[in-house]
Amino acid sequence: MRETGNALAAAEARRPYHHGNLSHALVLAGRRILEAHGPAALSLRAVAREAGVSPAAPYHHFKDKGELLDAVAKEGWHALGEMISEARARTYCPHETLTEIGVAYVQFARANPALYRIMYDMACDRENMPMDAKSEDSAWTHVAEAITKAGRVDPTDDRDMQLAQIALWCAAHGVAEMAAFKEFDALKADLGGEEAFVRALLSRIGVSGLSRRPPAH
Amino acid sequence: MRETGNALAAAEARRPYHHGNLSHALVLAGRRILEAHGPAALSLRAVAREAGVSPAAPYHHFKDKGELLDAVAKEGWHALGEMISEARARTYCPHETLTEIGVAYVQFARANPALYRIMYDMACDRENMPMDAKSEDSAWTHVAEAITKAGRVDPTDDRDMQLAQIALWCAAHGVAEMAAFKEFDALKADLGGEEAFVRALLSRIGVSGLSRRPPAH
DNA sequence: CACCTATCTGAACGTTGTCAAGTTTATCTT
DNA sequence: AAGATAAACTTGACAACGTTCAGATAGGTG
Repeated sequence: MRETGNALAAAEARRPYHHGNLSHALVLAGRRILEAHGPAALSLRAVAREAGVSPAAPYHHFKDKGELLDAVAKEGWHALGEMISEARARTYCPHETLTEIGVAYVQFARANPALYRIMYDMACDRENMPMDAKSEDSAWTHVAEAITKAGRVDPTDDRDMQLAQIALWCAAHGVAEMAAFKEFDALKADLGGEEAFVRALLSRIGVSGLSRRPPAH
Repeated sequence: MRETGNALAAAEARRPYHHGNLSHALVLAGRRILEAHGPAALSLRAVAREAGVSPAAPYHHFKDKGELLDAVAKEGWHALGEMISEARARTYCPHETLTEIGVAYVQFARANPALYRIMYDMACDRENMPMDAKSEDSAWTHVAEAITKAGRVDPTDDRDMQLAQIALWCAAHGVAEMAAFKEFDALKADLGGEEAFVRALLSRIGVSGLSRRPPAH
């Protein structure tokens, strides 16, 4: 029963007793299960099975199932951060940058729906922000920078900047989750595909202008 | 073991063998558990226990645990619809109407976080829209009406109207879930409470102007 | 070498979703 | 009113889950 010749698990399969780097292997196994069988199949035991290890083994690396999922989620946020970093690097006009960051965010969420769900669930339960705001290369920092470059936000007004950042995040998150509804398939097709749908929504929300102060109204 | 003198369940406790209206009682029990102990505690067995019946009883009314949760979620969407309906009734300026609908949406989600989570999870998995678009008094219809009254959307252009509706929904959903992050507690306090935070975000996203066509940019 | 500690296994407990078979009640027919 | 049929509910069972704990195994240090 130890000879799980699983092709996907081949990379970290041959191990005698001590694994070497089980905690990382478990995170990878978790992602694999998530992609292949969805969030419902992501049990502690399944992850251990996929990693070729007994159900109790993970407890030497994670206090909880929750802590394991946290690690999976953290990896996800990191990957999303890289995606956003690339998107930012591709564009120079600040107007476009915000939109492209939004598109990248949504595309990641749509490409890995189960992972994104876990990422969000974990982020809600904890109190530390998913995207590390301290790291220089974090997505959060990129967004702040893009907003500043887009003008209309006083970079010395922290509160205003934070609101602009959060507003952008709201929009991206909202669009990402709406895009998951099958209900809108017809509309997507009508617009020429999902990316067009996403862009239409982001544009309508006015992502490129989110840094603008709202009118006194 | 049948004499569950649970105070919460008192309303539908005294029943000999046939319950009378178990399916509804189960939905109520589900909501009660959700409010009292969060989504993690919402097991089929716990719901049955709370309703004072055996673990197998629900299967005569729902095919699945999923179908039971679906029913709980449906009730939630209905309650949210009423909330929105009231919010719309309170305001007359179309500009304000959209904002107030958004605020009502977010407030509902924040007041019943566990329920809202279930509502959304269920909506993602199924393909029918949570808010019944056909019903005359549905939230969806109210939003469409408010958007039309706010102008800037050609009411004969279905595609445009749908995008505006979805964009508004994106914003409300995004703000509702962002407001759940403890991370922003300081900012909320700084702004004078959560409602102010929510309004600031909705305003920054420009909810009142969401019906506007995006500039050619 | 022996020891120590980190790592992994095996077996177990309580809980969950689900089902098949049996029991109780309501309703319908005659 | 009596008996038949169907609906509602219970009991008992199963596999899978999260978690724990005593024991087996291996790598590193003296």
